[in-house]
Amino acid sequence: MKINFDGDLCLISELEEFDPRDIFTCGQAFRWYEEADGSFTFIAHGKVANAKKVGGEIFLRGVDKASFDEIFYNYFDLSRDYKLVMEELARDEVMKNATEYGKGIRILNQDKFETIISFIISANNQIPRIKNAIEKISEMYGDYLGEDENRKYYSFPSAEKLSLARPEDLREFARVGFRDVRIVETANLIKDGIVNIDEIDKMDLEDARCALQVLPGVGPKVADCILLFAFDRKESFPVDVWIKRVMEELYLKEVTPKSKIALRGREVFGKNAGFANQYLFYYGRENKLGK
DNA sequence: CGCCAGGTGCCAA
DNA sequence: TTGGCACATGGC
Repeated sequence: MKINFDGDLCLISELEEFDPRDIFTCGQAFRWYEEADGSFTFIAHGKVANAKKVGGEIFLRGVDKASFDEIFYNYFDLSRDYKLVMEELARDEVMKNATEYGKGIRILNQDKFETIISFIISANNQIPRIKNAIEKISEMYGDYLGEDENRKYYSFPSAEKLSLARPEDLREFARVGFRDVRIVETANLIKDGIVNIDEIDKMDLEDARCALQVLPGVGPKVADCILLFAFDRKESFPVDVWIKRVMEELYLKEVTPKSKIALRGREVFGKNAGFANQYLFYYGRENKLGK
């Protein structure tokens, strides 16, 4: 991997395992827009940037050396060797196909509070609608970050800000439905330190899952997503309808309850369970496996 | 119209 | 512990 800077343009080359399309459309993040030129504009940790891969080169606009060092190096998980992860996973035919299909995926290290709220909204919902709800919440309660010819950009609000939101407003304008009260109550519990994010960082996986499930709207699946996408717990294995379908069809060969699938996932893939999960989710959903 | 979508909360066996 | 049902919302 080679990295060069030219003002607010960051150019990364010799890194095969990085494709903005795979990274953003694989389901882990919601705050991104695919542009007409095939690039992806995204908002992360209070910054707006744009990623595009041309030939073998990755162009990151809006990323200067300071913000790269402070935010984006970690956000894109650039310290990790994804070639090695894929090699370790591709021991069987299924994972060989799944990693080949999603070879440009990296698991992002996202904002913790934003990820908690995002996945509370994801419950029994659809991805485009989840994106819209999060965008609207940012517009209503976040800070203005700037604009371009396409749209205006806002940061995701802090727990303090969101704790002051009215559930009726979340329902009426952000269309979050029955998740309205869960969102505000969760914001309050975090704001008041009843659920302490810094403490969760220090816990082992099982304790962390339990601690997160204190939050209303956070069950086993949402807790695992939060841990995987924002707490750097790459060994967690969220089980949603898609992973359930894929695991049943490709590995288990029989209908299996979700709780058992989560255990099997971590058993089979070990420390790489989270990566396996994301490759399988992307592969299964894009190819409509089991549907 | 009824069914379903990256589930969770609640209540009964 | 496990199994059922309701829960907003909107597209098909």
